[in-house]
Amino acid sequence: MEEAVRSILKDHGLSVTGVRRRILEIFLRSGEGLSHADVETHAGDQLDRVTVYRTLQSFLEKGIVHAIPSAEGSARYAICRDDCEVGHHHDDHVHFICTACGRATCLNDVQVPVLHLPHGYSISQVGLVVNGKCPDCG
Amino acid sequence: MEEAVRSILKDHGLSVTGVRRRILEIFLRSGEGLSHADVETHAGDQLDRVTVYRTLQSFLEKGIVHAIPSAEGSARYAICRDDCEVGHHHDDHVHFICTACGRATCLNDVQVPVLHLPHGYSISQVGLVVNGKCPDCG
DNA sequence: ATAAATTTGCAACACAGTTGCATAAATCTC
DNA sequence: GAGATTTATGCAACTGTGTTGCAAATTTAT
Repeated sequence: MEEAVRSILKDHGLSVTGVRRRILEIFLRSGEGLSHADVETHAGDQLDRVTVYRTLQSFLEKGIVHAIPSAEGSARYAICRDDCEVGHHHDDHVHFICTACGRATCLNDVQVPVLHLPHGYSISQVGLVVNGKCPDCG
Repeated sequence: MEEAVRSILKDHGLSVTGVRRRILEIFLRSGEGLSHADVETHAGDQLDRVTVYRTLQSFLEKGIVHAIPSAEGSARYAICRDDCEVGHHHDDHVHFICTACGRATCLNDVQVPVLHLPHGYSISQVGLVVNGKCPDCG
C-alpha cells in the first residue's frame, strides 16, 4: 500500500507529502466515491479543510480521481481506473448512487452507451448516474 | 401565457401567487435549465433569495420542474415535459450542457438507453448529462 | 546540508442553502 | 364579497461549502 500510494502520486506528477498520501489511501481503501466531507470524516478530522479542497483539486487535475455528477449539490470523487491522463479523464463508465445508504459506486464494467444527439451537438464527455438500490440494500 | 401559468400551478396542486407566477414564467420563457442564481438574475433581483429556494423546492416536489445533475456544484432545474406526477418524475431524457456558453438544455427527443447493471442493482432513476458544444457555439 | 520550490495551515472571506418567525397574501366558507 | 383559516412571503440569523492571501513548514533539487 505504502509503495503503491507513493508511485501513484509520482506517476501523476505530484510530490509525495503526508496529506496526499493519507487522502489517497482513504480513496484506495474505501473504493467508492467520496465527497470532500467524506474525506474529512474518514481522516478523523485531523486534516485542514482548505488543504483537503486543494488536494482533491490536484488529484482531479492530475487524473488520479474523477468527479461523479449528482442531481443534488456536493461533488463526489472516485479513483480513476488506470487509463486517465493529465487533464483528460476516461471515466466513461456508469456511476451508481444508492438511495438507501447513499454510497456512490463506480460500475467500471458498465460502459456508457453510444448516444445519437440532434444535428449540431458535439460530445466531449458523458456523465451517467443511476439512482436505485445497491446489492447491500436491495 | 398568463392563463397557462395559472393552470400549470393549479394542476400541480399549488396555489397561484405572484412569486410562483413570475418564476414559472421565467422557466417557460427561457426554456432551458436554470440554477437558483439564474432565476434571480432573470427576475432582475426583485425576488427574495429564500423564497426562490422554497419555490424551486415546491416546483420540484410537485413535478413542475426536474433537477439536472452536473459534475460541479450547483443544481439546475428545467420544466418537465407533461407527464411528471407529484413526487415522481419521468425525465428520462438526455441533458446537454454546453462547455462554451454554459447553457443547459433538455434534449427531450433523446431517450436514455436501457442499461444492464450487475446483479443486485435496481434502478429507480437515470441521470444522463452530456458535455460538449451546442449548435450555437459549435 | 542548504537553497529553491512547493505544500500546508490559518484567518478571513464570498457564496449557497436552511430555519424560525412575524407579516402578508391566497384560499375557503358562508 | 367579508371574514376566518390556511398558506406563502420576506427578513434576520445561521450552517455549510468552497476560495484567496499569506506566513510557516515540508519536500525536492543542488
